[in-house]
Amino acid sequence: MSVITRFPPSPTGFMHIGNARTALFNWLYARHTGGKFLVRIEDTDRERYSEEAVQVILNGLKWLELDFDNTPESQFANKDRHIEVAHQLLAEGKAYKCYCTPEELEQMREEARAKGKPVSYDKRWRERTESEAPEGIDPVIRIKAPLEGHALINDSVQGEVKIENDHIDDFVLLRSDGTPTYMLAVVVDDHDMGITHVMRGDDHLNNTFRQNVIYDALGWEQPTYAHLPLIHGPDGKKFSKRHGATGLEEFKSMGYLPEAMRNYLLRLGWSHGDEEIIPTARAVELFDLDGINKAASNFDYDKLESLNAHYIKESDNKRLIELVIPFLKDHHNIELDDIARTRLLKGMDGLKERSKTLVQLAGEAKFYCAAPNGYSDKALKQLTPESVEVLKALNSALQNLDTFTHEEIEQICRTIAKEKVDGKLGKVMMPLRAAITGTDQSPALFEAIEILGKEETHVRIQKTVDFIEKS
RNA sequence: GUCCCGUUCGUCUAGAGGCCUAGGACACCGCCCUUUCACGGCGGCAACACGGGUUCGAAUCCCGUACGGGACGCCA
Repeated sequence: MSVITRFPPSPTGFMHIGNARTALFNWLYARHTGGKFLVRIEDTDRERYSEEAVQVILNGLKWLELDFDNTPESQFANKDRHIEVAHQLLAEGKAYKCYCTPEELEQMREEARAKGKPVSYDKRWRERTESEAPEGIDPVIRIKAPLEGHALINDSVQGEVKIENDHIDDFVLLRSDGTPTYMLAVVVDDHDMGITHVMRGDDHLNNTFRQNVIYDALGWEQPTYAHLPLIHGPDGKKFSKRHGATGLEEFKSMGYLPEAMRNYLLRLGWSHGDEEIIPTARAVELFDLDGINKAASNFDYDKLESLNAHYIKESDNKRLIELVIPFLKDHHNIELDDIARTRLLKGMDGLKERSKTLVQLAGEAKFYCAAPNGYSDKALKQLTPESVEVLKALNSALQNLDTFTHEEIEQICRTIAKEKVDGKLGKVMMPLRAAITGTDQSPALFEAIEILGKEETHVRIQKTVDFIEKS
């Protein structure tokens, strides 16, 4: 039987990083086995539903480059089918009507808590008859969970998990307004879609016992389960806003590459020996359920960054330019023109060695796009009165070059260092760097200056000389 | 409170009873390279939660304790 996995997000308006990993694992397993990966939008909560929220999820998958094999299904659209199944169970005596009010249930829970008993519905309407029904209350339909014995799940990740049946409550199938609950909908949809493997966060492990009650009542075969450990924040607590980014969209805007994200997320909870760099093709080849860890893991931005640096280095220069454009605009208000694009293409080899994120890359790249509009504090320290002499000498020597190559530029710098500052090359390079980039850091300067060209170099040095002499 | 799950360097992890003096990666520290910052190269620091068993032998199997996480909705 061919594998069919699924990703069932609820449209909450953003895609949590843990959700992204769940999607990745489901996708990988489907691709590894040559099966299918389906998407189903869990949109039964109509109050929260919005078309944009659905789009956020789909955009997230698109950015991560996880393609799916169906047109995303709407759970809400299957409502009638869910209701039909609930009524079938009712007719077969496997479910019943419960006339408890929300207040009554709340009270029940409080009392149970106070007595130290399990906090769950006490099944008080399970054996009562229709004739006892109070006036004016619309009942919910609850399933009859088994009263005795125990239930087992053979989870592909968690192993064998056992629970006493009397800990499974008679949970609600249909609400009093007649709409299906998640618990019912998910089982019916998974069955109807032919899902063979349910891979999800292990916060659902308890729900699995309840869902299996439905499978059993219907005589349906249970899927294979794989409950993935959760991702925690760097401090081991629930991963939330205060840890920084939690939504996929935010990671994108922090300048992470989708392939780095995939590699990182994969290794968070899954491993294959000592392999760390696992590009997606390799992941598809290797991914299996056995390699999934049981323990929750803590998110580590440093490791993500190091992976990101790796994938930036591996990236094609033209692609990087396209990727960095929005960051140049957003962070530096730079629109890339043709001249800058050409320089960037030439300089990208030197640039991409140095950046861990696209945000950093934009910061490193901007001097190719526009003259610095000021000097950093550390650059300022280089712009001493005596450096004016160096810069002036450089400017005229550079102007006299016929061919403007980095070898010749280097020659000039070394000569001037000998003549003016005791052969200390740094004393030439640092002011020059400040003039060219406005900072005290840059890629290899001779190459950078060659790329910038004679004209632009002249303008920047002159501007800096004027600046020092004025101040 | 009840039930379920988990626990190897700071972090992600390797580890399937002897290959373990516990391996790799990130981070950190040091050295080298060097026109700066990075990159790169080399080296270093650093962990089997605790207590009992089982066994000739336990990071690995069993039990308990501690700690962490999850679930207990007419949310999904």
